[in-house]
Amino acid sequence: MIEIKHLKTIATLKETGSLVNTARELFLTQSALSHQIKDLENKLDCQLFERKTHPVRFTPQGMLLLELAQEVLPKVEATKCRLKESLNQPISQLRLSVECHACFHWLLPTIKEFNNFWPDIHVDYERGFSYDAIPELLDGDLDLVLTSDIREPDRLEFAHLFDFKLKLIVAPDHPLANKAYVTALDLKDETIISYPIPRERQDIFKHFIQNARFDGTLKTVDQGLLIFQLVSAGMGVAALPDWLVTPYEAQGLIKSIPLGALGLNRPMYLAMKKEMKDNPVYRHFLNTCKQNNSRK
Amino acid sequence: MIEIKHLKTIATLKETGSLVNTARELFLTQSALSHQIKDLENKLDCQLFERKTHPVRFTPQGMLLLELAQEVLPKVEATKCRLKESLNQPISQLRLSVECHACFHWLLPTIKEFNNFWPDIHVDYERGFSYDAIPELLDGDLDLVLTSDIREPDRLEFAHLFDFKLKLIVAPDHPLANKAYVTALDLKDETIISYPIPRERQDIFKHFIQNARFDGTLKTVDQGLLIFQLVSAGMGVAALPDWLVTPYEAQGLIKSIPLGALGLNRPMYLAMKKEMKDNPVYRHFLNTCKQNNSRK
DNA sequence: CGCTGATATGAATTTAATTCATTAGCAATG
DNA sequence: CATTGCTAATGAATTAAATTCATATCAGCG
Repeated sequence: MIEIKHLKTIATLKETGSLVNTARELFLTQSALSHQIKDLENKLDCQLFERKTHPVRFTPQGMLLLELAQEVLPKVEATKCRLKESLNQPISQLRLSVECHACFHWLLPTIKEFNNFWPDIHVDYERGFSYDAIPELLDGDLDLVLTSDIREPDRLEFAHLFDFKLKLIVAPDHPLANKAYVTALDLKDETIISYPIPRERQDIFKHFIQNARFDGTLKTVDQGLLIFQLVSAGMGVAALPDWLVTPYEAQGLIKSIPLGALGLNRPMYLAMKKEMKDNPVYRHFLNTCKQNNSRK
Repeated sequence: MIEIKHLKTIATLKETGSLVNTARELFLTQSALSHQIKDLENKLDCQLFERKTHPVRFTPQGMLLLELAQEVLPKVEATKCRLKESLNQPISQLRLSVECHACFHWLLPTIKEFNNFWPDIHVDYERGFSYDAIPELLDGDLDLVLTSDIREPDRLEFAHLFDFKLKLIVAPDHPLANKAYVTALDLKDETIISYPIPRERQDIFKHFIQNARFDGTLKTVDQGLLIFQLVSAGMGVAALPDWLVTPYEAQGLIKSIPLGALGLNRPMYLAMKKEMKDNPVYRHFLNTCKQNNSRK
């Protein structure tokens, strides 16, 4: 119905101020343009501009369309430009580090898909466990880091992938299992099971328990599955992203509870050096991540 | 070349995962779609997705297009929706107040243009001289306020119209006339001519002289033309927006100098109640302002 | 009033999009 | 490993749409 062609016409009309000039700009006859606009006006069932003035005067409706054109056309041009760049692009290598262990759940299929086009990506998930990857990114020893925390925003670009909720999981017969949500106080004496990450870098401590008192114990395991098994057996509680929790909860193995009345929402970013943000290979990886997580 | 039709195809393809399903969604035959995509791929000279998988797998190029589609299509739909609303709209009245006197220069033609479609706008420029219009906006005694300062952002929408530079104007033979820029100190003993607005609400004091010492005098006049005549005659200096200054400077009547090394940049906003920001009449007024100032 | 520059219109023509009918490819199935 | 079912590709025919050509209309201006 509305097509980009029409947006170009409107935008050019604004620039040139008349149909004849617009026709020349667009390499059309004046007649063709006249027909095109009449058709569009008929389809939209409104007049877009008054012809008998210099420059033509846009109606409110014409101005809405003009506004759309001015928003959309630059984006279209940018995409065309990227399309050109994305061809004849030397195959590159991507060194990726992951701060959130639970991310492997969606990351591995994503990488597999990405690898169909760029086979040389290398995922450095060994080092991810207990170090801060951002300095390596700044030093050029890494290309990409998956993280929830923005640091060094001057030199790094943090592309937003999606938001998730961190949920507390407990055994179905756990005393907390039927609460609408938990408070920091509720966790005071619990055993919290987690991946082997220092406490100060765990979201549940950093963003939920914070300075509240915690007298319980911390137990670390390096297998994600094991966390569910331990929690299900009542050996402790854990905080995990919602996307990991859902399938296990559906099976009735565990129960998930929001952290706080509003839930604990966290973002997920793909961090890279600022100068890389327009690189086609990086963009493709970013898009693959986004598309694979669009339903989260 | 790229058309919205194509973006719809790509977006639907992402949703449905196959050509046949996409064809059904778009009320086309499978054949038509196949042809359409082949043509597009030929024109763009690249493959957009691999067909032999479920769901179809997008190439980097396909994903760029998908990204574009996801940005653009919602905007197009929003505009279609606004177009419908903007028809069968009861004619309304707009009460407008102006905090910046120099704005009348472009505002009056803008209103004239706007009036072609909504004749009942009433411009309250009498009251604009020395009072703060925002409380009246909040109370519902006004509909729109032109201002450079954001206040009450929770209840009000500040639509950005354009940015301008505030320039100091002096007589061509004034001691400051040949400086690359002026400092607050340069103005210490000058006579500053302005519209009759309290000092604390004038941009040059609020954003430039600030707490610096000022021992000069303030002279107010209520006619814009008079300011130029007084400055040109060497009776004082004034700070005015660049768009007002340019024609007079071209005639050689005055000289304009940036305020500070970087110039003093100020935004111009159209303030309205949050709930009015999608109203077609308001949008049309906003667009008329923007379009009339796009070259500033 | 008659010229000029701009837009509108209708019929003819060209170009593009769509369909129809058919073929080919792939994967699941027994 | 032939059979079935589903999906995509292709070429020719058809339909629809965009564009042009030739001409008409209209507004502004001296």
